[in-house]
Amino acid sequence: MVEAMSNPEDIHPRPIVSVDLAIFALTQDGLEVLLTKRGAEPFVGSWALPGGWIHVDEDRDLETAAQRVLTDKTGVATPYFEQVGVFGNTTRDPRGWSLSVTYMALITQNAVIPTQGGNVTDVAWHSISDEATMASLAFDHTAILKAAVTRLRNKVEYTTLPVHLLPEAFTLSELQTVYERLLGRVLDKSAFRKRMAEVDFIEPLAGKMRRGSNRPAQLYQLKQARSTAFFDRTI
Amino acid sequence: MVEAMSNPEDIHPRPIVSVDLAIFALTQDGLEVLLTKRGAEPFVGSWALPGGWIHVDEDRDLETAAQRVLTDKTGVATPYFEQVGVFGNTTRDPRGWSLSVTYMALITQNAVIPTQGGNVTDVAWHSISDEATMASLAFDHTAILKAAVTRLRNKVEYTTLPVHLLPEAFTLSELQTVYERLLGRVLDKSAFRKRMAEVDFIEPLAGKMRRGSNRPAQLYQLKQARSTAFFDRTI
DNA sequence: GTAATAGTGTCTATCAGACACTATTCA
DNA sequence: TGAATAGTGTCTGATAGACACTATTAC
Repeated sequence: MVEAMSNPEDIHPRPIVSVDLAIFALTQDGLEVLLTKRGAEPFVGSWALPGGWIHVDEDRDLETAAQRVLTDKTGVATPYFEQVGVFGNTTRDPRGWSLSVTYMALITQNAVIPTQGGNVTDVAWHSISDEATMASLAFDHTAILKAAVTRLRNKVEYTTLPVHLLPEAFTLSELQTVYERLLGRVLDKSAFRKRMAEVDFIEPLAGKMRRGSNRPAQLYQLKQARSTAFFDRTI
Repeated sequence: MVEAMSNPEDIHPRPIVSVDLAIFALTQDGLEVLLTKRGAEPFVGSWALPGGWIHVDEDRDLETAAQRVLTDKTGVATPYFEQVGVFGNTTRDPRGWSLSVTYMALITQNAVIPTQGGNVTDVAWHSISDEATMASLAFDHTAILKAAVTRLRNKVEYTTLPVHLLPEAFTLSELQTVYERLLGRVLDKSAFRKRMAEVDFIEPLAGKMRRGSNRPAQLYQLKQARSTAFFDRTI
């Protein structure tokens, strides 16, 4: 059944393919996602995950396409990046059989300079607990975003992924706070530090300390950029 | 940047999209994958993951397309099914920018009736430890298959996924053997049964026993079809 | 000194892993 | 009876989680 013709597109019309991004950041108010307001049909005026077409002549691969969309929208170049999955059916886009390759990205919110452009009339952060907005996204982005949030929430339990929501240098207390915010429960300091030490993924920045009106705290950084370690137990 | 034109395909040529399958089964010789021998360019004569185009007019969604390919190739209708990911770049297919949506399926080998057809000259099971074949697959299927095997191997550690490699009715000893084969190490019977009891995913078939020249064993079945439970610790 | 947060030490109830034991069939 | 596999019980060393303690700064 594979490639029956030398010119397959004559026989099998190709689906529309877009790359969409769930860009997450953590603020005082909790987990937020970057959305764009659509300025063209379909779904004009609706909020949507930032996305774009694959530029066949320009993008080397899917990751490159996703990176391009991310940089266009946020000005950020190299955050944590992970494929969430593909969503495709005949009804999600009124223009025809379409397919969304979705990535999620984790960034430090203050590193972002949201930029408008193209057929987007607004770019803004939205709390993922903003039910009204989350339920009314364009296309099937409500379901896609839900899948991305679920993936993120699950990974918090057994990976070091949340570290990517912090800036390059951070303290262990700050890291613990990130986990607590995402999990919605407090963690024991001693146990948390033991768990982080087990998987050897961060290193102290010699001599660098976070100072305040109390004992200074050691600053840490990721050992290798973009690596994610797994705990052998849930946190 | 999204949907700049009402007729986007004029501006952005669409990539080729195929759905490919890594169909796994477990035999005496270990884990095997079903491959098809290509009967047309490109990669004529090479072994490849079974796959096909999306039939825009026929397939409701990606899952349907994958199911169609699976049924065409194996005659099997509803095994375990999971999306592995999308692989796309400009070089993997000499015909142009292409994209493979890959699923993995777990089945009982003796349930399969491999069927040829289309531009496929042979369909056969291959051991995933057959390095020579695994390294010489068509397109980037070597890398794709590797990703699927890694996913499967990882999931064995913390999920009930291996149950799908067994027929509908099975004993706990048979299930343990499946885990042992996939993990490549022996497991303690008592600990294994405790772990399986924790996550409540199988149920005894009242009165049904596997008989041999020894004490009969209770037969079990999955509680809900297609569900996968997660252990909170690795096995 | 106090307040505040960083960072470490200890103790205990729990439980995973190792292992042994009992159970039930066939021959 | 013995062989073979099913299925359960027990014991112990390791450790997760709870909690308390010490450390170091600003003021």
